[in-house]
Amino acid sequence: MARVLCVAEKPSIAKAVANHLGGQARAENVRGIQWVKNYKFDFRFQQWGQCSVTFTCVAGHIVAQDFHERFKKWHSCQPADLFEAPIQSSIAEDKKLVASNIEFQARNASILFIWTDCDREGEHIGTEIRDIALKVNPRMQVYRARFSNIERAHVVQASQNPIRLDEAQANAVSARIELDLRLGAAFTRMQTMALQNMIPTQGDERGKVISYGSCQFPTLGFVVDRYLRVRNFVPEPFWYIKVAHSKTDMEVKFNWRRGHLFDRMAVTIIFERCLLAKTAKVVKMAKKPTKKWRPLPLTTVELQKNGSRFLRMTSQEVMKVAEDLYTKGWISYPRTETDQFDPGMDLRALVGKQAQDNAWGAFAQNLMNGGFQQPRLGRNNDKAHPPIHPVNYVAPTQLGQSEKRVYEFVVRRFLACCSEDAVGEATDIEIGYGAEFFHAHGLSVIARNYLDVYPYDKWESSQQLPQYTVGETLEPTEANMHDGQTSAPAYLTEPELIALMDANGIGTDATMAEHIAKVQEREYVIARPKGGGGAAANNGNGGGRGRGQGRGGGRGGRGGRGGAVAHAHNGRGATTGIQEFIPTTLGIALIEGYDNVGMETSLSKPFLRKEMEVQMKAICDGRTTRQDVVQQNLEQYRIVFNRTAQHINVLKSVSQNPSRRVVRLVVSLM
DNA sequence: GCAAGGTC
Repeated sequence: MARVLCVAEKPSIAKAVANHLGGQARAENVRGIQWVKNYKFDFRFQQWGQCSVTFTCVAGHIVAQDFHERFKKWHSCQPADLFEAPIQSSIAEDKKLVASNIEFQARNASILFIWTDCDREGEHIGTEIRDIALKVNPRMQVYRARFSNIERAHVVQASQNPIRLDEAQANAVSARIELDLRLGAAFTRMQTMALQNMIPTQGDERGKVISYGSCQFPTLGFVVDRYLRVRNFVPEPFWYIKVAHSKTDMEVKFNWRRGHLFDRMAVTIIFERCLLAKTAKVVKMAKKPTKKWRPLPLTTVELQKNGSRFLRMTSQEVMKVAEDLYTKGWISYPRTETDQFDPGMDLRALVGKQAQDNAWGAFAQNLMNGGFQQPRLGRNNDKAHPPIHPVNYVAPTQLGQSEKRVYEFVVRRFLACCSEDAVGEATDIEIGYGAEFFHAHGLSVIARNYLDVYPYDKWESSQQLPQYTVGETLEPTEANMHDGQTSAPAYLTEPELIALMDANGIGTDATMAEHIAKVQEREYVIARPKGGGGAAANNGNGGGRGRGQGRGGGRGGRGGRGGAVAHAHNGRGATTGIQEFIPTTLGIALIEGYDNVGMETSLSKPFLRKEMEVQMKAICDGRTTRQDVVQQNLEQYRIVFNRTAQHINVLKSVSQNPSRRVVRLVVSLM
């Protein structure tokens, strides 16, 4: 009987697939690692006949890349040498036992069947597993499974149709790994060594690392960009006309179709013409059914954005909690880009499990009694994981404070997905007054439907509007000219930052929160409760503070969330709530510095990361090779590197005004 | 003392 060794990317997949294929597979412990089990069972594969199977797993990447020993120490070489210093692979320090488990199992098996996620990183992890296995058993045949979820039928189908590892995808990842390592290390050492002795430190602490990374820099760039737009904002005055009319004890406020104009004289003239007309005429009176769509199935990015918005947690905290809930078996895998449920999934069964809850149980029961709707299909499918959804019921009282909020959100979102859109009736009235048009809009909510279980969406009936008929003439009870001025944008909030990163391909669903935390740890950015004035960004290094900082308190009342200041605290005492990000002097200096290097694509801009994404796709499609991409990028970055390094040396001698030293130094001459 | 990506 042939022996088959199956290896998944993570414990949950190994467990699920092993149980589908092997019934209740026997789980053997692995010495030293609690979370890895070797599942043993017999299984009949179409292609290999009856086999004895061992199903185990890794936990993400197991091989780490680093520079050769001689280049590891910061002062062992010039930072520029890292562009071509030899790189060596080794088993990551914390994965030694995982690797030796695979080696041990591989010795006795003739077939290696890889079950890593079907995405690029999964393909690379597959090659890592293969290399380890072949080293101890070179005669093994290597296959991989193609699967996109862990439903039984799908998994069985995948087990009977093994394919080969896709070297091109693995090579694309390998290019990314090499570039991120070389560029990250080279720029980080160069920047740090050139700049850190200019930044005052407290006591005898060693200066902080001033890191560069292909994700952290664009992340910082977004924060700085918004900050500069706030700082450079100049309000512009505008004028507009408001009209009101009372009918049957209801006052209707009409808004000008033109919104507002920036020319006072023009508005005055237009307004006078309206007054001359004396009466207005109803030109449109329409009532039509309208809907508010239920939300799409939940992705990681959506979870993080909503976490900041409604759960008063940072994206990092949300992810941490979601992972705990996943490990405990309450929710599905929390890292997914998929916003469509596989049609084969038994969603009703999952809804049914929620019927016992005190708060949303009745709603779930209602869905079971006929209200159930198949969720909308979003446009994304990572072919590896379903949308985030509850897999089991747990009473909220069994959970910690944060866990409770995240679980509740996941459940309510899921139930909302499975129910009906909210239904309402919209009323639109338009009047002609002089040569101008004014309109009023009303909404009356007829059936709340999903809104009953999803309080995070707001959709309220507006004030009742009276009945008009087209052609009816009326005399406005009020017609006035008003003025106002444009207001500055607000500083970037976390949900906005996540949305920007997502749209520009900066980081992945699993890492975006880390990048946001990283730029704060590096003291490039500080976070503070939105709307809270006072605490201006301090660069934490004793340097000066940027102009225009600390004016956040003056702009209250904008948008609907102005009052959402932090009020909750988590267990560790950190303030939570909607936060806004402000760059420190150092953060601004770095971005402006690189913007001034004069390259068409600054390191701070997201285009480079996007470009790398495009090139990785090209490797996957066979249009280019790993070598070409790496070489071409290194050449391109080397130019930026040399230029930056030269200018940093020049500017060391130009320090003048100590209070604004850091900014001047980096900005003016880089 | 460096990166970003997986995952525990």
